[in-house]
Amino acid sequence: MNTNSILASIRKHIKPSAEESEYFASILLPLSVKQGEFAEKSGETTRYFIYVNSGCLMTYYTDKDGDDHVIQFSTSGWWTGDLQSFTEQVPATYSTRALTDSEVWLIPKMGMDQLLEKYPHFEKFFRILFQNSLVTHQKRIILAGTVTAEERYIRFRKKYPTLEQYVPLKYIASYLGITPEFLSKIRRKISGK
Amino acid sequence: MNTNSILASIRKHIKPSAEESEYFASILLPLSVKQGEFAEKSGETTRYFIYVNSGCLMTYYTDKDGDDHVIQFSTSGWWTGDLQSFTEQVPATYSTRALTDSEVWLIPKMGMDQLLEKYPHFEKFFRILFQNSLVTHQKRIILAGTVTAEERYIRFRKKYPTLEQYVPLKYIASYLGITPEFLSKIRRKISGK
DNA sequence: CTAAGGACTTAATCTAGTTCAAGATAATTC
DNA sequence: GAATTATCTTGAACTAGATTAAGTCCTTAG
Repeated sequence: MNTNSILASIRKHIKPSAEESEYFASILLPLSVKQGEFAEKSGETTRYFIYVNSGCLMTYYTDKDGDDHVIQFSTSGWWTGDLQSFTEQVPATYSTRALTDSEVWLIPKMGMDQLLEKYPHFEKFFRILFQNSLVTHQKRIILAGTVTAEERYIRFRKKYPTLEQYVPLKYIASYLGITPEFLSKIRRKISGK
Repeated sequence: MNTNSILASIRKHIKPSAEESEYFASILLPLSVKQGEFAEKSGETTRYFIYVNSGCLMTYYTDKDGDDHVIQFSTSGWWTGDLQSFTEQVPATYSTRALTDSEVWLIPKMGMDQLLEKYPHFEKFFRILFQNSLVTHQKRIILAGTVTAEERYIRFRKKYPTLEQYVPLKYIASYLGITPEFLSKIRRKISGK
């Protein structure tokens, strides 16, 4: 695994110097996560912020009844992890698990702090990253309250056309905020059209 | 209206120099918004990022049937506005309107760009602002899918105890993702307990 | 090859929350 | 201060989606 992808992702928003890029690369830890394995577990304090180099992971919340609620699927080029746990160093409420064999870069909490202190240029990158993510999250809140589950599923498929091929439907149902049974109904209805 | 509140809000996360503070204050525009008036309208391109100095505003989305969906209530100390419209300079999808007579500070888009270029120190402030907001939004998505409307209302009242006194219930219902009629039922049920 | 578990579907029943329609209360306006 | 308009409540009928339970189809392991 090389740093091409993650550095390219950064260069979309800022132009780091050679020195900055080199330092940034030096704090990264590579990790291979096999299908079904955890990149991070709820209850444990998150030590890393995660960049997905290849593969696919999901971040989810497990409620008191043991039911999982998917917050995000992260494919190549996405960042993920439990942001609150990472920044405040409190036990994580979310878990992140690989849906396919995946390769990720880890940014350790301490490395991140030192990076931002030494090269504040990266503040801009993360400002833009979080800002864009915030816009996406606002849209999702609106969507959940304005359109039906069927419509949400149709839009999901349009937005992530390949995901359905390797993500179990029950997790897609969870992401959409419905039960697998109801997703099944929707799929039958749509295919019969 | 003076800049004490907004500067204090910034000092919670960064320590700007006297020069930086002064420059920051110089780009701010004060605005008084009377109850019912708009700070910004959907369809128009947002020119300002908004800091609430006093009063209360709500940011909402109006769907194709003309129904409003409240995204956020913003009281003193909060930032608001249509972030996507502001950063990409595209027509806003959200509107922001005053629920009580309010005083806000406006940061013009151009002033913000120049501020961040001239004093990148502020990147850190907005990075933290967006990062925290992101955590809040993630929690809201989870909450919408895991607990009942009644539970959401109870938590809302606990989190914003004063809001109910001056925000019409129909907007609180919208924020909670339910109809005013159903909120009415919930309230009767709770008060009867 | 067979057993066992996970993923997906189907169908019946149920419920949280919506819709519609009518009244009751308050707030504004003239 | 009566009239108008908006907000809130109530109740009956309805529906999107949940729950429960059974059955099918795959994998994977022994």
